[in-house]
Amino acid sequence: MTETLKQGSATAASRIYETLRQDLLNGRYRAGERLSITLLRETYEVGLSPLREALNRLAAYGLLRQENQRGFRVLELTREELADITEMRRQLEGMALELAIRHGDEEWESQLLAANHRLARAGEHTPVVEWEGLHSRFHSALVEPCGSAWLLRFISQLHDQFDRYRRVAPRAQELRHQLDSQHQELVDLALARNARQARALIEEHITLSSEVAKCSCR
Amino acid sequence: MTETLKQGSATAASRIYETLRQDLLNGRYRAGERLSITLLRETYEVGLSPLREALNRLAAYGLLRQENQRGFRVLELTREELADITEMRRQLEGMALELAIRHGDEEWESQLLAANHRLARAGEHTPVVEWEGLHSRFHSALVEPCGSAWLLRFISQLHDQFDRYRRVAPRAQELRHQLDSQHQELVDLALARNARQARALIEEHITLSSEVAKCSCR
DNA sequence: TTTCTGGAAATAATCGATTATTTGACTCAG
DNA sequence: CTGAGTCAAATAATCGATTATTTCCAGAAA
Repeated sequence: MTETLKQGSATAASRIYETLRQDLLNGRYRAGERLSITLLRETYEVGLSPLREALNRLAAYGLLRQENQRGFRVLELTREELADITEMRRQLEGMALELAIRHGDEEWESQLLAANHRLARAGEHTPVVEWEGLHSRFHSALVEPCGSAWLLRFISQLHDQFDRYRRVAPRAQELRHQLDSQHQELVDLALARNARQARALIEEHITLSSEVAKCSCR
Repeated sequence: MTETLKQGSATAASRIYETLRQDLLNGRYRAGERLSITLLRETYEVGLSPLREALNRLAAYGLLRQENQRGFRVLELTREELADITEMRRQLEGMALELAIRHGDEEWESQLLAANHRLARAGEHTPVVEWEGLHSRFHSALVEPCGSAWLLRFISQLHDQFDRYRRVAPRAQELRHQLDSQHQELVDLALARNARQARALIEEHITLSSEVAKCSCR
């Protein structure tokens, strides 16, 4: 009776999908590496069918490349693709932020302040994985009320792509601090409903993050 | 020996994925309908594993909705989502067309002229499925050299979404003709490298298509 | 009548075994 | 040596059967 506390009850395929996604974002597997299905089976102690279903989803999502009869590979990390992802993030998140500032209500303002506070409180001794979660949620909260489900979907997808680069890059303290202070400025501009400047700042923020991430390319 | 004439040799999962994708775009299944796996198996005469893999891909791509333990459903057709898709197409294809006009070379001009010619030649008695192919290829050709793989990916995805609405809508001859003539104008503006006007026209073109598609919503 | 409850039928998810394809080492002719 | 051809091992893809979950309906209780 206490078994299905988890809402909905996730399938094995969904669980392994989420685990694999996180592991891919965290750079557990080398760029370009071929993922051996047999090996993955043993590593995650999961059956063949749910594993293959998860891999198929990840490939459709763009975190893996599927070659017929030759299994699945981790995507490469290239300067060209990082530039593409960065520019797309600039455009789409800039657009979304402007819309969010136009449509966001008081509830949004509260959520945004809360997300920023939690992120700012997380200091040196916070586990990286936890910080990453707070960071993701902050950026989600920022654009959340833009009014377009597809825009949010694309932004999340690009965030995942971007994180593959960012998370394996060495942590540059100097830039790290600058990026952190930009989070605060973004909140201020958002609450002031200054769409123009907010858009300019988030574009700068993304470009700066991209500089940090660049060294992870081959 | 003459077996594998097909390039690369597609897997069963890839084949059924493509077939199902087309059938979904063509409205073979009702909006919101629950897809019975057992029934699909019989319909397409395919094994369970490749079928499930294809369904997982389609769900990740956004053409199906997956509910844990409750299988797969066709997405609904709603005015709100059509509006969202339309606005996203306007923004992204507008952006891509400007970039394509800036970067496209002579080869692009040729391809574009060819695609437009083939589309224009297709008349009343051309099979619908063939016309749809030419139409897709025309719009692809238009934005192809924009320089961003992710932008092209999102545009294709939105095209598929949009087609679910457009293809099940009744064929309005009046608007149909107007849309056709816009294809020619788009080519003219592209070849003249008139980015501003071309962008304006493609946005108008998308809005007009959306008007045609609106009556397919519940 | 309406609302539970139990359980059978339907169906989604998973497993174990089998088949098909690729990979890589080895052979041998040139 | 070199390169084409061959075969065995590795592994990806698929199948058939089993397990787990949901759905639906009959019957009991309120």
